Amino acid sequence: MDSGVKRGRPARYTPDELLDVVVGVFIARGYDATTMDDLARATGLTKSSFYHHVSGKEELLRRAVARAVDALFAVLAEPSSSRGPAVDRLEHVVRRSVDVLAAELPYVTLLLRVRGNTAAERWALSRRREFDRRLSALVQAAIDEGDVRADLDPALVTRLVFGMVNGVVEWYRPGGAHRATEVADALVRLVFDGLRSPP
Amino acid sequence: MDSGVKRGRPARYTPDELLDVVVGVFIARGYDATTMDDLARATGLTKSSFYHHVSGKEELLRRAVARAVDALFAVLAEPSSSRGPAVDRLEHVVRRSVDVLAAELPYVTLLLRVRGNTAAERWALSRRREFDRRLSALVQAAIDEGDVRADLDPALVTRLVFGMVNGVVEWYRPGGAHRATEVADALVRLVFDGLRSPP
DNA sequence: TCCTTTACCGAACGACTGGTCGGATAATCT
DNA sequence: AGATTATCCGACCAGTCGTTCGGTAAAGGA
Repeated sequence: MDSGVKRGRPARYTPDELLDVVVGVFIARGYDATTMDDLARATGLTKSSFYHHVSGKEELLRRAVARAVDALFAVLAEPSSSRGPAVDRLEHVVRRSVDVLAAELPYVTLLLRVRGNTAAERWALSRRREFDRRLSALVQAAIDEGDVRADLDPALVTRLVFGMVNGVVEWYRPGGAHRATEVADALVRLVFDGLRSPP
Repeated sequence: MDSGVKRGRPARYTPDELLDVVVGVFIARGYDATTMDDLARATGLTKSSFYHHVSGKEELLRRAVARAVDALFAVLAEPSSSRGPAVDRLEHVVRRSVDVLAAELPYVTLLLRVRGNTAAERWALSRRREFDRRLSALVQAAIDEGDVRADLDPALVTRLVFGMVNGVVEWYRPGGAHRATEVADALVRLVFDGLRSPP
């Protein structure tokens, strides 16, 4: 048990603070292009000090993508994601996905960039596929209930809609031109009602 | 002048064939994680033979992203992109962008992944920004002409719509479940008319 | 104060990286 | 056949990578 007493020399970073810095560098330079020395210098530590806190480069990636995956699955676990008409549940998941994406921007950004080179990345990819499956089922249910047009392939619609959602990481910046709720709002309206002017 | 006469030992690859192989590896492994030896082995050549054909890693990236950029700008140069109502021009650009994306899948995929680490990547990013500006102007014109709803920020709409378009590279595969025109069709209908069932 | 615990650092390691070079090889042209 | 020319390759290099290790610095507990 951790009794809460602090012993020894105090650390400059908590594990989470360290991860914040690391993920920032991963995003800026790209995971593969990022050197352990880049990470160490970004924290103000030397490479060897840095290794005192982490077991290696891949552990950092694993922790980062796990945080993003957890945040996204938490959306599916919310009550509004499983109660009520499917079309409302779908809207809720879309809107909340944008929220999570904005709140956990660097982590989700990293998640969306993994390509399966390492074990951590392959695990992340399999979780993303599971997430997609859940979404696809939601779209299908909304079609079955007659609230979403049936003339479009549900699998295709799922990919297109969540392609739009995921694309938000490419340009959304906290403190930028748009707030997260504005983005979520515009996206939901666009997806459900389309671009065309009402006649 | 190249008079067309072939002298000396014939090459195993034309420059374009070589680029095809290279881009495939770039996509699979990621640009930074790809080693010159990976590329050489993928072509069946040794590293030193490979260097006979190319000046280095970055030249390959430059040629690849240039091809994608050219293909996308060619869409804007088509007559239907500059004639008629803005909403029709917008639809044409969206539809044709999907076509180009499917036809030049690996090249556009690579383009969409560059992060500005090298000079070639920064050039690509600036071209993408120019492309976005042109699209944004198109959306604005469609709003001004009253064919696109005015209650959404045009800049936001542009990013969302082309986020959806760009997201297609993540899952579209030639010979897969959907043809490129199906995808383009579904995307255009989704974007302009929305997901909701007509009452 | 001394002891324990934790954070930190300098220096080095083996493996691998992008890139080079001199020469061998296989075609075409005369 | 012999000269010419582009293609291909084995061996190598200097630099960088992720990682390790022995030791020092700084804190709390006794």
